[in-house]
Amino acid sequence: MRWEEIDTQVCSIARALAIFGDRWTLLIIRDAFRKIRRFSEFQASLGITKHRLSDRLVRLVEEEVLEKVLYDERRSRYEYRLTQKGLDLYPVLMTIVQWGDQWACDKDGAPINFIHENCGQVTHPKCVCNVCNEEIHAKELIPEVGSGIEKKLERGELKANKDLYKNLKGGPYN
Amino acid sequence: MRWEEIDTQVCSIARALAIFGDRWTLLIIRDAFRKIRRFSEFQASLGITKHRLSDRLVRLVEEEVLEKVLYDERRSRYEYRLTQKGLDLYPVLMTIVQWGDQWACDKDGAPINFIHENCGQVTHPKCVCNVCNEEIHAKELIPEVGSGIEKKLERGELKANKDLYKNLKGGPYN
DNA sequence: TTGACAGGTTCCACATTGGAACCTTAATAT
DNA sequence: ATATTAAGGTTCCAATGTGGAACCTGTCAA
Repeated sequence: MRWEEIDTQVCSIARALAIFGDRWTLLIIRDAFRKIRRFSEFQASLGITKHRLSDRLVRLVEEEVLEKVLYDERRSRYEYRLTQKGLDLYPVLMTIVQWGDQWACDKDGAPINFIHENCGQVTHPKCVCNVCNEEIHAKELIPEVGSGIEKKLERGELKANKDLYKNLKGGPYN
Repeated sequence: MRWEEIDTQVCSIARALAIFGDRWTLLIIRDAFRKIRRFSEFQASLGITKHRLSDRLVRLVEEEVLEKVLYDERRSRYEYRLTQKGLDLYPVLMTIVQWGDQWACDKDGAPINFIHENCGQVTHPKCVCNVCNEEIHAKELIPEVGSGIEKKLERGELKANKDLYKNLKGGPYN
């Protein structure tokens, strides 16, 4: 399978990675959260070539993760800003930061600390269940077929991997 | 800058992505969480070529995200299993699932639902502050220079982007 | 002895990337 | 009026990465 086809998988991870799962894209989004907005700022911050950057920005605008906002009418200059879809990637970036701080750090410690505006403390975000508010660790979630797979099974799609999808319960994903 | 050099950035996101930020790696890790463990199982599940898969598995073992475990002594066959470092990627995958369910889904809905063992309910994990337990949204975290940057500044490293690093407060990352 | 199976490696054509040079438009400096 | 600079690109080429197919190796089972 070629990379362009991975978003045909009935899997939210595969579909998400089809949008931001390549070499530079998530770093561009990181910079967007740092208030970097202009072509030349992205280029200076990332050290990416103009050509690559141009590509990636066009794709992120197409995917509606970024939007172009006019900031100089006479010269028709645009900034790139996060849309709601882009802003919603914040938890993804913050969980990556947490992991990187713990596992991909030199002995000097975390490069950056984050103060939570709400409580004023240095925070280490964690992942909790929205029902019982307990922290979620690996292997504590049991996957079951959701409507996204069920409806396709009913309509007779997904023949190829039918077993794989039906067999989810108590199996894969945990 | 070439991709191999990105982990020289003093940034946990860049360093983390240097490990799992390429095309197939995070999907391999996804499958490892689904209890996929053997070379041929990964290959069947992903549709990746053997050569690529071999590459990636070697690198993930080098990075200690996966470890090889002997399961057939006579034929010296090994399985690939998540280490603690790998298991700790669970929140990263789950936040990606959440985002994908919301923004990269067709009209059939989420492919998979997750039941939280602890409470028995379908869960939508969220990212909360470990101090005040409030949910964290974009722009609610204020970055400040951490020891990982501070110590390098004291030792006179980081000359190139000194301003960028010093200027964090109230600026970048939110 | 033949074949199958797991887990690879080798080879090649093709796609993606990084780096440098060039282009376009408007603004500014001389 | 002319030259220079800046932003935001595009074009080209060499080097690197990738997908597909074929091949290899060491069991095992019939």
